[in-house]
Amino acid sequence: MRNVPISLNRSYVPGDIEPAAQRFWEERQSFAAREIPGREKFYCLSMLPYPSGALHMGHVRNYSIGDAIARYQRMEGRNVLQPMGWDAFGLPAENAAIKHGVPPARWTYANIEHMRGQLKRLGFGYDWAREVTTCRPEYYRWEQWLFTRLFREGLVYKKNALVNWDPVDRTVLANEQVVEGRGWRSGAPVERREIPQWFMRITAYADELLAELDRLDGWPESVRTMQRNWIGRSEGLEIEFEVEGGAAPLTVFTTRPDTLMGVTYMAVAAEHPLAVAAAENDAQVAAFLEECRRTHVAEAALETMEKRGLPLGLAARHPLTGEALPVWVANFVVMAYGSGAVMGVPGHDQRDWEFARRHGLPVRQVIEPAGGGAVDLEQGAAVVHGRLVNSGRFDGLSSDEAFTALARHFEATGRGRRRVLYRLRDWGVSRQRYWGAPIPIINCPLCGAVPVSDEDLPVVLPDGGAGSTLEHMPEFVNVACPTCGGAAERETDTFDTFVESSWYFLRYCCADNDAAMTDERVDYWMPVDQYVGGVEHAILHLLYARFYQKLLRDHGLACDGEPFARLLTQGMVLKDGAKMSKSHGNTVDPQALIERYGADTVRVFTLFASPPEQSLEWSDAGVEGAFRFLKRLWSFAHAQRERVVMANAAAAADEFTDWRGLQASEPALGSLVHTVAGLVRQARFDYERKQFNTVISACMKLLNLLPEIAGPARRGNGAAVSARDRTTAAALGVLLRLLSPAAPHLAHHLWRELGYGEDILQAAWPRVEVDALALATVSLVVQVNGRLRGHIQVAPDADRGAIEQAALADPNVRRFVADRPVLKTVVVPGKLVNLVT
RNA sequence: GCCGGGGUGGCGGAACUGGUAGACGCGCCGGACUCAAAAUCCGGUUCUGGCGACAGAGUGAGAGUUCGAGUCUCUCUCCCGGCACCA
Repeated sequence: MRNVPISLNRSYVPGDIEPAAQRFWEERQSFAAREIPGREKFYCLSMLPYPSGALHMGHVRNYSIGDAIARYQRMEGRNVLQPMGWDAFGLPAENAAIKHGVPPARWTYANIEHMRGQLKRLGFGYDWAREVTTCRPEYYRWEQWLFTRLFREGLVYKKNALVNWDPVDRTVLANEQVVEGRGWRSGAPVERREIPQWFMRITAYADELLAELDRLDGWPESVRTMQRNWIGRSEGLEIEFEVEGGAAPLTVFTTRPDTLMGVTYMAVAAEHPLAVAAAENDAQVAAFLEECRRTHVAEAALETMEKRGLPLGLAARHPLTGEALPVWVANFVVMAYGSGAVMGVPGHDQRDWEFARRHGLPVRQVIEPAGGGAVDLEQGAAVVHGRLVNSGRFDGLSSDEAFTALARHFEATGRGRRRVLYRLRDWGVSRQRYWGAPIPIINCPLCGAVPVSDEDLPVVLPDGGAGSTLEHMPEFVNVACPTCGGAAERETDTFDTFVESSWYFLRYCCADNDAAMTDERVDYWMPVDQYVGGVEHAILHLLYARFYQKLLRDHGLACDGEPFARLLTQGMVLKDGAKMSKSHGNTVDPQALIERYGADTVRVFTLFASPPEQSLEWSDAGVEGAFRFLKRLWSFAHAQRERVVMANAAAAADEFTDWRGLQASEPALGSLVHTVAGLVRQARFDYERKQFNTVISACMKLLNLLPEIAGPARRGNGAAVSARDRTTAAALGVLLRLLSPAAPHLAHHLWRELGYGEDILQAAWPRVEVDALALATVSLVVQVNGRLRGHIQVAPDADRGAIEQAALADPNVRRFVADRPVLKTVVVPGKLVNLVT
């Protein structure tokens, strides 16, 4: 039964018991998940790591949380799937290749080997048979396959686009990868370049992605808000303004058509055709456009960028009054949003107001606040909804009424229409990098872009060394066109790595299927019941993954609905107040900790130090504390080993038995069991709400209680198993189970050694007998006028009068009541009584 | 500026639907064991007063609702995170 002989007072050596427990799980395939129809499933997913070389504490925290949830759910009887994989494409592999002269593939696979070993050493219960490695052709072939379908459907397209160019990483970045005007990895100021790019039409799903956020009540509000803001839906009107001199009408989008009568100028972006045309005859304008192009990125992040601009010498006609409005080019107008032109309403838009003041344009009030009240347009714009004034026939309408009236007016005249605009842009997925999944397109001079046919998939990434680029591999590039057979060239861009991580959770359900992207097993496992990962993915990854779920659904490859039912975003790991990172030089190596204290201690500490969503302040002393706790449990278990083994042999004593008898014969022990029952309840409640710090706390309290339950050492080997022996065994059995999701190795070892059973993984969550919560007497707090003045013991069913009498019998209570009459008595059953005088 | 979250001992953090504020751990103080130290064990530890039972104050600030507020309402303040010329 045991691999290692155990002496009674052997000390706690995690380095012995942890690998033994891991071998046990591996031999039994304890975490292999099977689809069992009819049985309630639980899909517990942690964000897959990038194989950077070694685990860091952030990984350890993430996966300790995930594993605690998975193991708890298993105890609750659910059929648990907890997989793991590798987000294996990406820039660092190429950088490492250049730095160390190792091919990206070899570097990546070596890292995976090492990190997989680390995960196993931490004892996480993953189904390794489902492991997914995104840089393998077996994996990325399916995203290539899907891409060719999306291409035919028009859901992906290529266009010349101004892109964010990272001059250090020499690649295009998605908007999401630009942080404050700098590349998210390199930190270099981003430049703008025009390059042909592949895009995925995520905007086609914008409405659905937005609407479903409202129903994602298992997600943190903050993440939902971030996604809402990112999608940025605006309802408004598109209105055409005639331009004098025969140019095409100037179209603007506004969410405030009710302020239309307050328009005093028009403004267009520097890239707008009107501005570009004007620049041809106006050197000053040309210089301004050039300046905008140069400064756009560098200064965009500046909080107080001046509202600058120049008149273009053009006039637009107000669509209602025919008034001539000067057209300006302005640096605050963004070409990429709406039509790149805005109507200037300085009376009711702060930005327009600043521009108007600077350039001496008129400011006009056309809205008055609903409740009346003065408006001082000298101080700034009145950004309010209210009632229209100075607006001719619209005077007196509310802002909402005016919106509707103007929408009807323009729709009738054909000079405008209702429109919904999104901040969200289509997703640029092209990357000019070697270490990524090739985009499965062949560019033919005659046929244009042609998708690679199914039988030629996958387009395998050719072997490459340091500094490889696909462009410079003729054997990869030169290919016959699938349509005409003529000479053609492969696309040499690779996918953004966010493409791989957008559907890996579906692939885990059916990782062994080499005939299809997914199969019916996704219907069994999806959606993910609990997703755990860093909040830094609140927008990027989590939005793309939701998008992919819908894409796959529309191809019959996934079920309807959201991919992640519940989301837990774990907080950062800090040390000395700063995020633990290489750049701060404040990292703690998990490997060293595991070697010194064992996996259980590291796991218990990370769960105990703070609630999962909050940041975790690293503390070496705290780790020591966790280790001490496990050592104390170890030595208690061994001190009591003999009687516990006997009790367990006599009866399956993993539950409290004969509770009523115990309460009658040994009331003190009965009361302790009552406390244990309370801790079980608390721990369950806290596991459910994922507050693991208090779960660990409950386990510590239980351990502190155990010596009292066990009482003095058992005497005489021949003595029969006593009620106290049974109770000790039961209480320890409860503790082992409560703790097992956090410290699975120690729990596993003691469970077997003390004769509870073969495998604690088969044990169910401890049941709390309702009876065990009933006590002979209950303790009540006595307050006088809401202030604590004493404690009383009463029968659980004592009535108001008896309670009041008992309260007044307390000398301290009487002292504060003095001779005043009790006007009111508030009784909270089982808790307190408050005497109001 | 807008949106989201938060402010509780020396520290990390508890307090489930309003009901004993500070659980549990760390640290610190005292004691036991030891020639001594480490480890371990026992006791104490919000502040103020008191030998003590106990009393007073106390959850960022101020008001309010309530028999009773860390928890609910309003005003303010500070911190963290996200977004930001988005029309």
